[in-house]
Amino acid sequence: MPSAHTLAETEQQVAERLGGLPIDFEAMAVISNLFRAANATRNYFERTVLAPTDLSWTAFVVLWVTWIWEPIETRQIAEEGGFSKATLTGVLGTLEAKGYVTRARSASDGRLVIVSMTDAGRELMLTLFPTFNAHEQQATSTLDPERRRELAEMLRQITRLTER
Amino acid sequence: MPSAHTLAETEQQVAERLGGLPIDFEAMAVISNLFRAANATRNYFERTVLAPTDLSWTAFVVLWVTWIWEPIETRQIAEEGGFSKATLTGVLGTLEAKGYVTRARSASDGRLVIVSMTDAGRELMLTLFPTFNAHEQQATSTLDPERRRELAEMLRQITRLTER
DNA sequence: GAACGATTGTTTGGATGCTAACGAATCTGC
DNA sequence: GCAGATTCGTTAGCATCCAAACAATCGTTC
Repeated sequence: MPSAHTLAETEQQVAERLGGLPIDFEAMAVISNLFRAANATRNYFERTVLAPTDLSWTAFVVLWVTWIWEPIETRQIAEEGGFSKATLTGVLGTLEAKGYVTRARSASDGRLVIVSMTDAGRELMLTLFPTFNAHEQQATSTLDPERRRELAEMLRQITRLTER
Repeated sequence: MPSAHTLAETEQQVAERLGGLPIDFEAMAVISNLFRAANATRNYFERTVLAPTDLSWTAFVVLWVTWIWEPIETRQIAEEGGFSKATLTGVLGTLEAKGYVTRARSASDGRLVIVSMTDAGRELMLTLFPTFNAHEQQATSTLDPERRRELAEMLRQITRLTER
């Protein structure tokens, strides 16, 4: 996560500290910039798109997944969104209290909880998502469509290699 | 952050929900995969490299930045690592208690705190970082060095566009 | 059809990280 | 010189998220 120093300076320092041990600097740069980009992007969306709303980042992701796939089981939301079941329980509670989603027990399997959007929730996403996408476009505006596809594919490969 | 469904399925659903509004799907795929890759990678490092140690993710980053640039001012650590000053105060406290770093007031400016590594801290990083880098290599192993450079550069561009 | 294991959502307790307010030290303009 | 503004690290309060334990439900096996 270097920021104040240049890449070359950091590499120089690392090499010095390790006294000649071989280091893969390209791999180091990828991982370090991966986290920097993800953090910067999340902060960017939080202050541009989410700040005017009453949604946290996680709440927005839950809402987005639900909006696309409703009616949807909670376990699927957790998997698609990439957070734990425990986290989801809390977020769904606040989203339900705010009137954006509803919970209902499955008729065929009493363990499952099915989540659906309310009209208010759909209305919110209908205005929120185009804004969100416009900022996604802004965040990747230095890359042409072909480069964007390449970038998405390379990120997908990293996910595949690191997911358990 | 889709995962259980294919990209095409997700795009199909989004288009349906929006009823014809134009969406930049390439940008959407980039951002969504950016977060998925970052989360998967962080989890990967936490369970492979960090689990055997007594370090949290943030603690490791702080230790890494300090190791490279010591003696270093706390405000620089916060900036390089990308977290708040308040977070750093707590992490530095635990790292100091564990004997990996030391804090000292600056002689020339009484407001500043200077952080240095202890021998134990240096010893730890000398064994930990090569392991860390080996896993960085593993996480990017499907990309040749030239593609890794391209990937790092594209991520850097996103960071530049989204940082305030 | 009864008992056992597996699966699901929730609760609990703890860890983490941030914003805002604060005290101490330094800098600036006069 | 010195009063006010600025900068620094710390503290306090709050929100978020997770792993582990738990209760309810389902599937299976005998």
